Amino acid sequence: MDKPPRPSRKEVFLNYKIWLSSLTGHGQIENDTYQLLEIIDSKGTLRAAAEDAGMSYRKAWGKITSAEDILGYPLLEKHRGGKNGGNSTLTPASHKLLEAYRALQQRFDDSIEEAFNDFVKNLNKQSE
Amino acid sequence: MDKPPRPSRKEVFLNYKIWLSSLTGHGQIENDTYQLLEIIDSKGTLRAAAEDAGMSYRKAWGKITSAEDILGYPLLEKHRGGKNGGNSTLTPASHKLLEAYRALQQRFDDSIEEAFNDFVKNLNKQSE
DNA sequence: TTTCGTTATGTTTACAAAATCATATCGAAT
DNA sequence: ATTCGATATGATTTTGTAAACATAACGAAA
Repeated sequence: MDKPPRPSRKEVFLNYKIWLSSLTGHGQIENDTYQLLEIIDSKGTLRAAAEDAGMSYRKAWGKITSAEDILGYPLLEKHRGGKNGGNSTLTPASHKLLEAYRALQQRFDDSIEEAFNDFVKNLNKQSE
Repeated sequence: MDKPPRPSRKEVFLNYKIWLSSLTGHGQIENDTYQLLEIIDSKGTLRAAAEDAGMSYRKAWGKITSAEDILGYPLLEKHRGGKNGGNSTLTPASHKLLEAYRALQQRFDDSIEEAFNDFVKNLNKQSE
């Protein structure tokens, strides 16, 4: 026998976002900033990292300085001038931030998955 | 003896947000929508609920229809006309959604609090 | 059959956020 | 001293989102 027609349900997705902010709420440090830091770490310059990440230098620079403002300490040792124009390297605090963030993100991913499974189970319960 | 001066660290806050979306990504169902549903449930009309929630009727209506679009089924039984102008009541599916969401939120809050603490602990580790 | 308060929705305006543009500064190497 | 490529930053333009405005439709009750 055929199942009776049900209200057409669409597939839904559970999303999340985490970010750091200061008390003032001006600006936030989120995923793209951490990514940027990682690329700077491998490329050696903010400019190259910006291009690599598909954003303008202006934007990338803004993200870094904004993050530094929020935290109250520098994330990059910036050098300018010289034959190669300059370069940027991550500070120790920056490396530590990155590491801590990645661990946090992993845990979020895990608990989101669990929680969402239960959520869907709840929704479908006693519907059939 | 005085503590040596340290790089001035500001207090930072970790924020997060969860929401439901469809495959298309158009629109999202987040906390304020669930709140709205709860108020409708107690007030009886979308209009009264909107005012109570401090948003325009237009906005509240948009949130509800957007949520319905994402889910693919109605959240409200809307009646218009009549002496009292009309009213709205939650569908059974709507009640179930609310319940499931609240459970999700609770779970999430719990498991995330730990993660936050560990994050801060990581950041401060080996700094002194 | 008029009324009244609600649901329903297109249109326009205002504002905020983001992208783009323009330009200055720096300093090791040549 | 000049050059060159990166850092540094103000100013302008564009765009996208949210709020505000306006107006129609509905139907039970009087």
